[in-house]
Amino acid sequence: MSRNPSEAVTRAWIRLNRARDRVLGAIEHDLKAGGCPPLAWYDVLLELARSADGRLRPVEIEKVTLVAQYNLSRLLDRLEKEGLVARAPCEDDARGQWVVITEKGRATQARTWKVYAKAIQKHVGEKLDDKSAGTLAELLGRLTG
Amino acid sequence: MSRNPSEAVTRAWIRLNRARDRVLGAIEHDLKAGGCPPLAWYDVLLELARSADGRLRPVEIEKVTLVAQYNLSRLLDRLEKEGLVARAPCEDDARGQWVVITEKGRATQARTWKVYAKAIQKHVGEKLDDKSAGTLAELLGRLTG
DNA sequence: GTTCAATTCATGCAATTGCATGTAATTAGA
DNA sequence: TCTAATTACATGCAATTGCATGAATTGAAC
Repeated sequence: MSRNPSEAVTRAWIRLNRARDRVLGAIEHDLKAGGCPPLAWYDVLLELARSADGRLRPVEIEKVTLVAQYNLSRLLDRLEKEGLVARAPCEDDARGQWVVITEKGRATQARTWKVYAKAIQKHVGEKLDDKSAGTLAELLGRLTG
Repeated sequence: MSRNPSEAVTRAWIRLNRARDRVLGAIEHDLKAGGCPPLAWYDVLLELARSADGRLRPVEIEKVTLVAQYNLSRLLDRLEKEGLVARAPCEDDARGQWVVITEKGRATQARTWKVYAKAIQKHVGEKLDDKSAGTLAELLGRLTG
């Protein structure tokens, strides 16, 4: 028989939702205003850009981005359609495939980061000093661990 | 010319997203397993249940829940269809309407809370003591303020 | 008291998501 | 090694969301 959550725990959860919704909304707004693709696109491009050979298996992208398999499949369709990634056959495993970032994809990632970075600073950095941000990150880390 | 965000700030933002996604996913999963409606339904029912006369204007619900107007309009359609709320004309303002919670709506809210509370405790409370939860809530509060 | 802007809510349509399922290939087990 | 379970990815379909816009009031300026 599990206990009910304390008032403090409940409030933390409520605020986690609120904060995320508000900040994400503001950041997505800034991205759109800057002519950038949505964050979900950026997340995939970033993972690809910093991978060893600029390529990853969909199943690897899934794990880091937390996008559901069926959503990722179609997200990759869109990225491919825009020429930001290409799909290539996977030698090791014929079930799988490589998702390769293109030059255009790298350029988009880099350009988006400029806008994204400013937005993060504006909506998070200006409201928390580094020490507080560190504490926040540590506490949030305990939730995912 | 705005600065770039610090490493600490960026990490806090990344973890805010991750933590929220993971915890929300886990909680929604538990709600579904318990035969409860999704959180968006619960949020509306809760606001109605604790309002003065068990009724609110859609525009008021919008402000507290952060649901977009066009989404709320259709969310209310679904709640109404399930008999959890009813719509009534608004005397003061002929443009508006009252959204009134029904008995079934109150019962659903109460039943959902039992499952929801356990899920919050499991996915948040068991990972943070009250002091940490308080700190977390305070830090998150700075982001929305 | 007219007129024009702002507010409240609804809705058509396209895009995205969730769910269930399908296909193909790999791995594990008897 | 043959079979069954698992893994990787795609897709049809229904539900939800985002966006643009519409319709009806209300409020404000003059």
